[in-house]
Amino acid sequence: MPIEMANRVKDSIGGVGEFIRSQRALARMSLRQLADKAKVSNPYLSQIERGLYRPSAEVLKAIAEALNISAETLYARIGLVDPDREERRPSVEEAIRLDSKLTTDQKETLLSVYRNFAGSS
Amino acid sequence: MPIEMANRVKDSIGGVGEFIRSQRALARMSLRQLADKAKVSNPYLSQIERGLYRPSAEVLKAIAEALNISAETLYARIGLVDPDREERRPSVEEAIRLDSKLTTDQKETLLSVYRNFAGSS
DNA sequence: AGCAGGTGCTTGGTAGACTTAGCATCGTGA
DNA sequence: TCACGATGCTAAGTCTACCAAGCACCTGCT
Repeated sequence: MPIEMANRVKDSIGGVGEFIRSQRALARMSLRQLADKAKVSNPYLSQIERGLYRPSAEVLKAIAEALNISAETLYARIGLVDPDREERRPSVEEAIRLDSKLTTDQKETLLSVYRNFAGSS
Repeated sequence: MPIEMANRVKDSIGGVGEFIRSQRALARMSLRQLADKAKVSNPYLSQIERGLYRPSAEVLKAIAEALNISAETLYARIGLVDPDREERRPSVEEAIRLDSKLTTDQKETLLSVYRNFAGSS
């Protein structure tokens, strides 16, 4: 494990590790208990808590469930979910693309009309 | 990671890929365009779309942003967010009504076309 | 003393996420 | 005809998330 890398990573994700460790302490679980419950190895969990590695979202989710906290809380800590997503306005393009009642051709037609109306984007 | 979980996820890998590919087609972007915008290499995006690899949540988020769709949509696809917490789908009608780039007449036209499409299928 | 079992940490290795370089094919223009 | 640029894909390598085995330390029990 390269040291300069560890420092760079630590800056960005150290917060998650400390947070997990504090939550684990509050839940009065040992490292091994939490690791088993979250189905990760205990050395790996140790490394995560010390900020040496950046866990995948799946591992984060498993840890969150083992700790009985919401996965979104952890996601937010590493910027996986937008903090300002509640005030995000629905995009017409996205809404059209996701609509299950439209065929692909109909989507293309609507999108083309919409782009024509809206101008650029 | 637990085996049955891995399989469940693996089954849906292809689904994300196909979904991304179809969304890219609707957005009329080439593989390279989307790859550049999402800051991943184009061969890797190609492999994701063909279901060869399971992209990390960060890559998924970058792709979602490049496609102007919400990251939660993709997360839900691979089971990263709980199904009961699943966001409600953006409504085309609402999105059109809220769009600030359209005039009232244009909105009415679009809505009329949309209702015609959605109703008859 | 000496074991038994708990704590967290180190080491060494594997698999797969991700990259750079480059190939094959197509359409378009000179 | 011969580039040319754009398309998606293959090959081969690097990096790192993650695991199994085992170490060092502590506390309690006999």
